[in-house]
Amino acid sequence: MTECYIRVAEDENEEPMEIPSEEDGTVLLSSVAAQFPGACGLRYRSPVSQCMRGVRLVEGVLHAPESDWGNLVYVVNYPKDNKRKMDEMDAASAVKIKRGVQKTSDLIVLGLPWKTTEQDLKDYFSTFGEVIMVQVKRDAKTGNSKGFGFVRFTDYETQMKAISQRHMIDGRWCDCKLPNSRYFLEQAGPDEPMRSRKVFVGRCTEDMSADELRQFFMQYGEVTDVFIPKPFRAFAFVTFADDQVAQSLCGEDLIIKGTSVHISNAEPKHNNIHHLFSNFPGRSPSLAAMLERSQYPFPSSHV
DNA sequence: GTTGAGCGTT
Repeated sequence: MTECYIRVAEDENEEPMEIPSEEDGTVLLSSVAAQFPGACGLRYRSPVSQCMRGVRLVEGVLHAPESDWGNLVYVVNYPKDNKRKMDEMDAASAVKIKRGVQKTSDLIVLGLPWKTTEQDLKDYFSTFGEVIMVQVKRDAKTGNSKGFGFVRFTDYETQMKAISQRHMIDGRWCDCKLPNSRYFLEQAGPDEPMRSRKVFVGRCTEDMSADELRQFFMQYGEVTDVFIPKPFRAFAFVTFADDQVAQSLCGEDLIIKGTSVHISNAEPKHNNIHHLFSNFPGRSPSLAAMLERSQYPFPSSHV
């Protein structure tokens, strides 16, 4: 019933680490995850039965087996025993790094409890590594969570780890996945469509000025033009002096003023192919490749 | 004031 430390280890034979309990004697799963990223629970060997027993977990709160935690060593549970798989994951990511494909991207987080806030997400995912962006998608009117969000890590290894396992967040299992907008990036088609110097910047916010966009995109190469449609429509066009710079950014999610924007090829003004596929479900690669270049709404005056 | 597979208000 009092504040104390309980002994926790990854394995019964490993050196335990002391994790603080709360004032009421419970231990927060987040406290465990702070030291053991990805942890989803605890177990211990019962002195009576000599069997492993699970520790009661309710809404992210771990409850002592008896009146107190005693002197037992508690062992960390991981989802689906992903502990070993991680080694293979590391090897896989090492290969990718050699190929130079270790760029991070936004991850969609599915299945969030309605109550989960961006701070909660930040706190949880920070146990995996540095987090540079979190979002909880909400209904514009009510402000209610839609039950999903996004997270962006600094490091690719952190991202891979987050993707490779399930996540217990505020009492629900959640999944981290590459969002569909990334799917198209893999399709570096053999017939390169166009070597445009202009890119489409989707998901802009209203507080992004043309000047700020120019300042931001300068880091990639000389910017020759920035166009923001008026009235505000959540996208912009940025033109570079070098087409290779523009192409290298296509498919990327970049973070400007804390918001994740999506870069894709700018379509010629007269293009209206999106009208033909407005009900696109997002499965066919070839269709997808076409739509990736025209998935964003254009003003009707362009039609 | 509800919900539980999904894909980022324009």
